[in-house]
Amino acid sequence: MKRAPTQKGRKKPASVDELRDICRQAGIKLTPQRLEIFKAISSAQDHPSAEILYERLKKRMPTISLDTIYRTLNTFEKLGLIKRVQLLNDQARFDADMESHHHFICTRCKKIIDFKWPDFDSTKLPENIKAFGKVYGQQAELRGICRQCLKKEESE
Amino acid sequence: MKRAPTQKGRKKPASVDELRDICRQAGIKLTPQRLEIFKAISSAQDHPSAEILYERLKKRMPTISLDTIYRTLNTFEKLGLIKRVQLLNDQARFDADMESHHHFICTRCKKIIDFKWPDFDSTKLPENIKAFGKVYGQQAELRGICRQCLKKEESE
DNA sequence: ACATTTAATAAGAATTATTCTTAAATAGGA
DNA sequence: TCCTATTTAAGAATAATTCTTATTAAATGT
Repeated sequence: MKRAPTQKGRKKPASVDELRDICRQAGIKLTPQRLEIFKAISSAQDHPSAEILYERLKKRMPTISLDTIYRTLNTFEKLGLIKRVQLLNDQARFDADMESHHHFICTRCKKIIDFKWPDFDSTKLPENIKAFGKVYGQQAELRGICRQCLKKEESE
Repeated sequence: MKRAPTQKGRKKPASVDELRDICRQAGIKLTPQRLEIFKAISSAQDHPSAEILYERLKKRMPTISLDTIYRTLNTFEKLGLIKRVQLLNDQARFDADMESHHHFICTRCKKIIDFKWPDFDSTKLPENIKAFGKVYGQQAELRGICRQCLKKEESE
């Protein structure tokens, strides 16, 4: 399976036809499970976990397994069809620097690099945020591949 | 133990003296374990996991347990002394919307609300980012308490 | 349409991260 | 210094995710 060249590639949720093409191009099969999982995640208004998708899909596909959901979500992520909302959900990571700063996260090695970004700090939030609730912190996250991992990639 | 009023409260990593005060005010004991964990996380240049801190601390405190590290990090988080880099590390959450958008995350119920923020999208990254590696995505995350959870809090 | 091949699935076991339980130890106020 | 409520260490328990393996089925060529 070929990894999507960059996450910037695609926009709006893909359609089922696009999914078919993408699978063909990646050389993977479009199974009924993949199709259903794709439809479920594309139409979801929340940001469901594998478990939640499992509960929802069991109604249509009573024999589907949680493992397939996980496997498929990982596949879709590699194909650039979906994103995981947060990258670091193997081990929790902690930070004692309480000053405003932001994070660059390497998607390969999970390294976190701090940086300052005053222009971000001074950018005013959209008006409609107030309706969400009380905000007490804001920060930017960049995703990318760090120098070391880029270097490693070259030499392969 | 009293929760810190808001994460905005403190700045720079706290000093050991501040820790002593904060513990007294919160009515919790300043144990040697807490002190060592605090020093380790404050002086760390990376963003260590509990496991990593455990490895580092075992040298000084051979009897410390991983459980204590977890417990203490949770305590420090509640006190507003440290932050976890990402909030959602119980269950991974997925998103099929590949258009640029940002997230408000409720720290109580873990609900995620999407929003658009064109002013952020058009804010130029600092120059020094280029040195980190290749960036292929950027997004903002707000942390706060959603309307529903605020309401629940009032009625308690 | 059919057979072939190779990838994908379901089921359950295994692994990993984190929290809970409990008995023993101890920080901090009286 | 003593007392007591907290905190700790150890190991058990739980929860999320991945791995193993036998079976099934999608895609390709005929």
